[in-house]
Amino acid sequence: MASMVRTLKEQGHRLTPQRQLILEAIEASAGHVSAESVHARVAAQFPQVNISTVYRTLELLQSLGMVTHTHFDDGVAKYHLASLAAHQHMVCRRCGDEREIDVRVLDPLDHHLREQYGFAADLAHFAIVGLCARCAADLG
Amino acid sequence: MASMVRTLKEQGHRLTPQRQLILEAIEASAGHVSAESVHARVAAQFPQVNISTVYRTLELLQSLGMVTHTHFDDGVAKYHLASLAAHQHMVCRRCGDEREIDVRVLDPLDHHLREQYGFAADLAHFAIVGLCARCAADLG
DNA sequence: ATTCATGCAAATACTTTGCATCAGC
DNA sequence: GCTGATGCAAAGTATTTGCATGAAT
Repeated sequence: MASMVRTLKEQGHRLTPQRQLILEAIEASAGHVSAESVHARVAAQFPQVNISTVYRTLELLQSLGMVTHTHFDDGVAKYHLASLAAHQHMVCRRCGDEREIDVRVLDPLDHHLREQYGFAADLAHFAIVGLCARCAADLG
Repeated sequence: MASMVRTLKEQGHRLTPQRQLILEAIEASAGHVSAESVHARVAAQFPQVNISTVYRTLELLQSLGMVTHTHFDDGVAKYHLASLAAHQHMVCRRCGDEREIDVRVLDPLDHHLREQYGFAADLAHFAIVGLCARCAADLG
C-alpha cells in the first residue's frame, strides 16, 4: 500500500486522505466489497466522505490497475485488490454461500482460450454461480 | 415454444398475449437480450405493454426454468432461452467485441468443481471477460 | 497560484412494488 | 365470478455527473 501511494503520485494524482482511507478499507476487507460497503467503512470514522468520492476513487484505482471488480449474481460490482486477483469464487444461487477456490483450476481453460482464440481471459472477473452440494441435496 | 405455453398452463399460470409476445421476442433475438430490448421489441408492435410486465414475465419464465440470465461486464442482466444455455461468450473488455464459444470448453472445469466440491456450476451464467487478440496487439 | 479532488445535490439507469383495473380461466 | 396479470406511477438501488468550494502540489 506504500507502493500504491507511490503509484498514485508517479501517475500525477494527488494523495488525499479520502484516497488513503478508501484504499485501506479495501485492504481491510480482504476480499470483495461493494462501493457501498467501502463507503460504510470509511464513513464510520469520517462521515463527511461522500459515496461519489468512493466511486470516483474506485474508478481511478481501477484505471491504475490497483483494483479490479467482479460482478456477483446480484449484478452489483464488488471490488478487490488486483494483487488478490489470483482467486475465484463459487457462489450458491440458492443459499448464497460463497467459497473461494484456487484459480489454478482455471488454467486449462485459460490456455485453451489463449491458444484457440488469442483471448486473454480475466477469469477472476466473475464469480461462478451454481448450486452447492448441500442445496443440491436439499432439492432432492 | 408450444411446449412453453403448455408449461405455463400446467404450472397454473395464465396465458396472456403479453407473455407470448415476450417469449417470442426472446426467441427472435436468438441470443442474450436485456429486459429493455425485450421491451423495445414488444413495444414496437404493442406500445401499451409496460416494461414492468416484461420484468415480471422474465422472472416468471426464469422460475419455470425456461429462461436464464447472464451478467455481462456492464452489470446489466441479459436473458436467453434456457435451451440455449449450452453456449458461452467471450467479451473483450476494450473493444466490446463479443464471441460465442462452445461450452464444451468448460466441461473439464465443470467436472472438477463437481468432484472436488459437489458444486453444480452454471458456467454459462456469466460471460468471460478479457482482452481479444486484436486489442492485445494494439496495446503492444 | 494552479489545478485537481471533494461534497453536495441532482440526474441517470435498471429494477421492483403498490394498487386499482382488467382479462383468462 | 374468482383470482391472477397488467398498466401506471412511484419508489428503490446502484452509479454517474455538474458545479462551486476546498485542498494538494
